Amino acid sequence: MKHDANGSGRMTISAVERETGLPKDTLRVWERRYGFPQPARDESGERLYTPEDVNRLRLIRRLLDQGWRPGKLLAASEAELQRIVEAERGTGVPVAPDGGVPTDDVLAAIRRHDVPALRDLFQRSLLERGLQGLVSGLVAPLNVVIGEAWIRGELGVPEEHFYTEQVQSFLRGALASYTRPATPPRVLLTTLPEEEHGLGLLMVEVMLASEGAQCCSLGPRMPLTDIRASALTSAADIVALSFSAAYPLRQALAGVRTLRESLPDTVDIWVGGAGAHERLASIPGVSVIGAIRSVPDTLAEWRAARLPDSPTTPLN
Amino acid sequence: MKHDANGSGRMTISAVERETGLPKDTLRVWERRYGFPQPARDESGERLYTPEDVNRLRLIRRLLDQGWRPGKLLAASEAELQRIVEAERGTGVPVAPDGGVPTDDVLAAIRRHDVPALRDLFQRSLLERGLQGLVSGLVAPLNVVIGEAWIRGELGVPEEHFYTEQVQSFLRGALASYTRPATPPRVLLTTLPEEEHGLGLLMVEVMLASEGAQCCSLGPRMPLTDIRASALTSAADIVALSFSAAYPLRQALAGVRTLRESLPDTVDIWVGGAGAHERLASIPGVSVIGAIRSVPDTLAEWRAARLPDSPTTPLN
DNA sequence: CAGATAGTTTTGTCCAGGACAAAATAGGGG
DNA sequence: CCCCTATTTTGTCCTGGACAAAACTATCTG
Repeated sequence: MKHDANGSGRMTISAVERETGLPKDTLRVWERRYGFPQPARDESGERLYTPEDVNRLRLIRRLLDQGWRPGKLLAASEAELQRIVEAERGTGVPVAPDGGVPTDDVLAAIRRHDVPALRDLFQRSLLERGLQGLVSGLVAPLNVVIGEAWIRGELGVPEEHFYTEQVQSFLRGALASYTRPATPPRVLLTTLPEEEHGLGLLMVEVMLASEGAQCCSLGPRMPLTDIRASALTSAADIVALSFSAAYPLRQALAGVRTLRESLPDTVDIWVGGAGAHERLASIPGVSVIGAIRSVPDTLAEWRAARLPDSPTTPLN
Repeated sequence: MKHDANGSGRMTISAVERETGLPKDTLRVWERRYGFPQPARDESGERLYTPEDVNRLRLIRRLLDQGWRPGKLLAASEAELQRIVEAERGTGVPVAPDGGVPTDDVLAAIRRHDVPALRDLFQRSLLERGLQGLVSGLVAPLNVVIGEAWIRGELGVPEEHFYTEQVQSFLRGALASYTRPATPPRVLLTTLPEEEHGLGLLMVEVMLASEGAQCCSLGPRMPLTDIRASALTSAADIVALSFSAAYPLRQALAGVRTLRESLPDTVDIWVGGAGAHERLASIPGVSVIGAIRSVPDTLAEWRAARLPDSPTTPLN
């Protein structure tokens, strides 16, 4: 029943679990096996982690998500960790800011928690490049840049959270002011039950809606049976799933296979996001979307194949 | 490293934790102390919970949030639990659907996972009653009705989730098509770090924006220091916090007090949601918003007190 | 040399059962 | 009736052992 950090900034194990996403059991077994982290103890023997411990754990957690092995990371010295961080730099899809709104301006606004400034920057990008340009030319690179800034410790968790909130709010708003022309295909968007991240989903929705597709987002964390039921009642042509890098490939494969089997062949499955591995494409009837920018092309292909009578929708 | 339900529908302890929100430690100690739940074991001695266990645990969890004590609930027989459920019915603020869009129609659409129908119903309510009417006359009662339907087992978790997603999407959209007149006060909206629920926040934002207030939502789960920093950089007049019924009063009091001390006296704090206990109002400079419908009045009072020169803004 | 297969190591999660502090309740004045 | 102090209830933490799933490595086969 103990809760947060006490006065001195030390944190209990459950606070660390909440902050880092690493289960208590894992934290304890790491301490036993690798000697890190090695928290102090309070009068009654309970672990007290320092903020530095937590920062390092967060970093380790993120590198873990990028495929590094725990043994390596937990045995690594501070210097070795830094070298690994350097090695990771620029690994994220290298989408250049290409002359539009500079990502640095956005970062600055995020650091100041400056909502109006942030919205202005989005608005500017929207006017200059259009909705699709905003998503693929600003939001997508920002996600990479912010992830990297975070790893270098230049941005905190609340800032990242704040950014996500603002983008989602802005995109949802833009989406709403779009009068939907209700053209095929009908697309159902969601994530599997253990995938929390909804931003990728929203980005895809924006790209599709801009092309006149009919989108239904169920939000994240949908059980397979519910995805199936929704796809049938809404007569969806495509089910689009999003996976973050942290999602285990094995589970993604299993989930998508099961879903594929439970849906009629007439329904396509599209998979996207950093965790959408190439191997998913080996399942028949499943397409992997490599980059957000390629969504319109993928859509055009679908239309060419399924709606051969009408001419291909021009890509603005 | 075991994950989900295996074929037979039995669930491991971590799956139950994810589904019910009850920590593993708690599940084990309940079993030891009260004899419920009493899961079967697999070959290697690991607990396997039945779907019935999980349903009951979910119910218990919700009754717990409403203030019942674990000892009572866990010792209760099935029949006794049902009696408690009956006693709870109608406890939620009794907001009548009062002739607008019937909540039953909405429930039906939710059961069918029918996105277009749901959006139509919202749209209808919006046209009939306006944005504020939609929020206080449809969404607020719906929250109560859906909670009760859930407790009676007439609605599943995915359906509830689905509903939340759709309302949020619709309200955000409506909000975006509102051209903001940028009138005082400036309001900062967020929740404390352990409060996940963002829907209440959005409802308040809609009510305020309709009255021309300038809103900045930081999204849920903001650390106190960040709330303070944001309030200062954005020169907020009011910080609005939302608490769900599950939030422990003690923690709410502590959090709000700390925040109160770290903010200048010129900044008001507003507290709302099912978990916003009357006692919070005893802190000077903190107002408790009892019902979502009273937001415009509270705002008018603020304006009358702080902007005495200009006449009171007419309510809708 | 790609790709399947079997063996090995790494790694996360589970268990038991004892301990204890925070929260809730009950009891007792003022 | 409200505030302060016992008592009970209740959630979380601890240790250290165990083990199965996942990841990696080596080997074999077409």
